[in-house]
Amino acid sequence: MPATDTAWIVLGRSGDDVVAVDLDGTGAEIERLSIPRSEIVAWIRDRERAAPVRWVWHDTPVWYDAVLDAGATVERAHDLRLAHAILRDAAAVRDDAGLRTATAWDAAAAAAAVDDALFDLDAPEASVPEGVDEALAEFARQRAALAASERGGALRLLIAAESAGALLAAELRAAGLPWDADVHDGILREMLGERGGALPARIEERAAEVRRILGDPLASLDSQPKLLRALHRAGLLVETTSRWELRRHDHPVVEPLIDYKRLMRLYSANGWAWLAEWVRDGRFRPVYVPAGVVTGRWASSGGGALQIPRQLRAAVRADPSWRLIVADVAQLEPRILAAMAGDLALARAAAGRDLYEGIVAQGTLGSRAEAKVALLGAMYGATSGDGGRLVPRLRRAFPRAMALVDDAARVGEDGGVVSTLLGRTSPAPSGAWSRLQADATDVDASDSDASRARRYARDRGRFTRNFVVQGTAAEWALAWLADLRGRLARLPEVGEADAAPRSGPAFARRPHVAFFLHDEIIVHTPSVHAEAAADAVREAAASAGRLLFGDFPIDFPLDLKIASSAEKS
DNA sequence: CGGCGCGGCGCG
DNA sequence: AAAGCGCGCCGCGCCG
Repeated sequence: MPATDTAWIVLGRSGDDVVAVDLDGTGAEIERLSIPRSEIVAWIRDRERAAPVRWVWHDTPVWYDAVLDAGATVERAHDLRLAHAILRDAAAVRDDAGLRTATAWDAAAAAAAVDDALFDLDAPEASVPEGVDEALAEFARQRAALAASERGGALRLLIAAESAGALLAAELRAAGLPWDADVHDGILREMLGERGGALPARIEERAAEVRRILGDPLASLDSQPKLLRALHRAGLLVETTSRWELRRHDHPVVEPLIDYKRLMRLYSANGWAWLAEWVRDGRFRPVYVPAGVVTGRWASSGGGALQIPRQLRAAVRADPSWRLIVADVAQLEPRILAAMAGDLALARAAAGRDLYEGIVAQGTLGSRAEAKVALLGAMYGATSGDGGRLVPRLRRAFPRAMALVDDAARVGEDGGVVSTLLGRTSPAPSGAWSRLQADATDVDASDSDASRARRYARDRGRFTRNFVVQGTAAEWALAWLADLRGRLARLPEVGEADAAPRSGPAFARRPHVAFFLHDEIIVHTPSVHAEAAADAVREAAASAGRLLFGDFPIDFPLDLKIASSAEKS
């Protein structure tokens, strides 16, 4: 009978078996069990069912995918690899515990290595250690580092949220995003025309039109250098072939060429080949990579999960007798900035639904469009254009918020590191960057050395300026997801008649998150629970705001709809 | 032939 | 051709 005071169970391999070590809240070992690998999934399921604990493992998908396949879920985890990456870089961690010298834990995602190893035998990627003794040692180092840190509380929160995100990323893949291949096919046919020749009919037509106008029946439209030369021969003296530059010219080839590029992009990135490769049994199952971005945002690998064009949103369709909750946060990053900086004036502008209109209402800027480019310019470090021109107005109106991003930029330019609200820290500058800066101060440095160094310094300043905001926004989003996961899991299951079996056994009968993209989520839910699920989405957003910012007066209003399709209205 | 950098463009 | 952050994927064209 397991001890009731188990706080964590550390899992790891030992020979052919798995060893599970119960630890109490102080980290002391309570008991140790050896379990054959063939029984580990059932064992995890039974332990979780008896009393949820926090599962400590080297890499979430390696352990959790099999649990999900078996129809079970777990509530909480501690992902050693993700936690290591946070603590290794954290400015608030002193390395008394030897965390930074445990370099085996710096390896790339083990799950990716598992996938690749099947096909790529000569290049097995390094993976983090799987053994139980290594897991116990790393977990001890991490707890010691947290205990010694003055920001241990915030970092614990961040690691818990990051680990919950890792659970969710695995769950998103297991559940899949409901995707109607017929709707997708219909959109492709309508936009691209019938498939027949080498390219769909509409693309062929547009290409022919471009070549006719250029007077060049063999012009290559897909090779940038060749297209550029063809445009020059036809008298269109552009420097690039980008849509942005083309649009500024008044030439008959511009409209059909831009249209050709638009259609070709849809065809090559999300056409029938994508559909055949990525949509199976009515589900799109992308690979999410939690913390794949240095700021803590998620990345994706394969399927372009984070780049699905809005044109295809209509293909995201709920199963029969199910609904989608589609929700995104209005102006997440400026709200995050206001709250982090404790800027009451910006918070006041954010009090309505539309922060940009709030800035206009305060008289700071003249139009919503101006307010938007100015604020984006402040967060991205614009120096010219409308953004750069308008940022000084914001500095006068919102000095605290602007000081926060300006300070972050200055620290970055000087080669320092910056941290998010919960303590995720930006990477240190590369050796090459530091050498460049050092060389530029030499007495014999040339003007061009100096100006190049300044340019690189500014580049890094824009990165750290944005890091604090983007990274803290990612923390808010993780908190939102983690809280929502818990709330949805407590909603009742539906009967067999209303199940959505393609979602996989763990999710076929209850509301679950089906998509996540920085500040937006889609929940797939039985219709009978749609209102309750929508409430959970809203309550989780409010809860995330309180968790990060306490009672600071900022809210995170959602654009939320309950519908059969994810199409933007 | 595969690997890689680049231009271009989709997303936030 | 972005100005102004963070990504992934495509096709091309060069390289070894």
